[in-house]
Amino acid sequence: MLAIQLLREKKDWVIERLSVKHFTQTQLIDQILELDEQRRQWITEHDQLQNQRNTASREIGQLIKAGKQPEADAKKKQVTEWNEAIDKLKKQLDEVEQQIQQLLLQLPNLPHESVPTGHSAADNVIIRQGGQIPQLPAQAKPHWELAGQYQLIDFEIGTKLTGSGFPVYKHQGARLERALIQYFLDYNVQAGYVEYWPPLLVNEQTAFGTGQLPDKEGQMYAVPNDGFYLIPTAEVPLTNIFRDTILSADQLPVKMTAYTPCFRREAGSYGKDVRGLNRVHQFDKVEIVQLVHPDNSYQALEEMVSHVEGLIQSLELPYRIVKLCGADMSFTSALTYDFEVFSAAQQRWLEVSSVSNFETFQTLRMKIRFREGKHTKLVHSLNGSSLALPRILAALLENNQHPDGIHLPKVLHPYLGTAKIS
RNA sequence: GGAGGGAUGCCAGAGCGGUCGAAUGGGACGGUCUCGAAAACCGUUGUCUGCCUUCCGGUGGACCGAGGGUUCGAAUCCCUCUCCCUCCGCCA
Repeated sequence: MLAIQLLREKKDWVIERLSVKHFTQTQLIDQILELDEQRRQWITEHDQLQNQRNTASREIGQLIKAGKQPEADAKKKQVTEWNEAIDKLKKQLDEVEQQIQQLLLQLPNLPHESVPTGHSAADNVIIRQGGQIPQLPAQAKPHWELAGQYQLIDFEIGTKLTGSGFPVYKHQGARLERALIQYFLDYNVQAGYVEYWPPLLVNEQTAFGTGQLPDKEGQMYAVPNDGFYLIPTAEVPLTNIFRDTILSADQLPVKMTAYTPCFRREAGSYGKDVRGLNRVHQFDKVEIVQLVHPDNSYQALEEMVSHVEGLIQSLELPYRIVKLCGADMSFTSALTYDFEVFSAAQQRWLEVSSVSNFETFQTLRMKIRFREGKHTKLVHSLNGSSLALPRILAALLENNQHPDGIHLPKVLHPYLGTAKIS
């Protein structure tokens, strides 16, 4: 959510920034400012009446003590009249505040100055590329075939148990999944992230805090009986840990990591996008989240990018880092880098991580602040995947297939107790 | 699931319906003292928000788990909800 103060003070600049995200409903801003004007006027009137009432009530107490009942009764009558006006103003205020809030929620986060406008994902900027794309023989198999051949994943049983997009990992497949989780977490903890294991169900307020609600309910699985949502990413519970918190400056940066399953409805997806592990409804992911001083957030973003890059490099996968253009960025992000690995049998790049700076867009909603001198300020929130497992697994299987089995990257050997799957 | 008890500031813990944003203690911070430190003493110690002000600040309003109600006036009385604790039952 954008701060209304920003709209008041830098309206033109805000509109210019929003245009990078192709957001053109700038009349919303005028509406907000108009309502805000009205709101502040009502607050002034309301508070003044309340001041009068507080004073009069005190005097009534004095009068009664002094035995001047008639005077007290007269004043009571007066206050009762004020009360009616106060109630009316309060109702109007509540309404206008709700309207403002509802409109504010429709404004996306402002993109960073460096974000190119672009028109589609094709205009994203490749920052750099690394690793070696393997030359596979013509008969190379996509990961879903390899998963079947080595009995690593059973997609059909998952469909039977739940529905499509809920793969069942087994044998070396289940072990590899566990090994990757363990390795990713160890890697993050070593870099100073504090490990968490949060709830997988969250309440409405938590889903609101990180921006899943309103509007994106359709992407989450819901448990309506209890008012809960299954988390689409560990970002949701992790960031909300500090909701309604004022941190001291020396607590920053807060660095958190967690493994969780992630649940996404992915309504509207189809075709080769959803084949095998390319897009599933339940998947495993290790996430990193940082809460930082606003002056340091872009430095933190770069640090997170190289952190994730190091992880992918250690897996010996060909990758590229992409800076998203305004047209492809999420509603909540100010700057996002996507990581893609090359899946050699499918011959396509798969997104395995998305690292973003949200600046104060989330923390304003969550009221995550820190103390600076006499004042409190909002911290900046950032997060990234390190990493999403299914596509990593897909690329590992496809890129490392050999006649004698799947050769695993060295870093995983100790976690699996073997160098290859056969 | 059943029966009780509770929710107050960074923490602990008071609070007859009328200057209570809130006693007291602890902690933290600043100062005095000291070569320095401890102790002692003094002081400071919330958030949100309207208006005024260039800043410092000034001046109103709101907030004692959340939401309603009673009243001229609610931290204090009533109702609903949420959460926590104790006991019983059930249970991975």
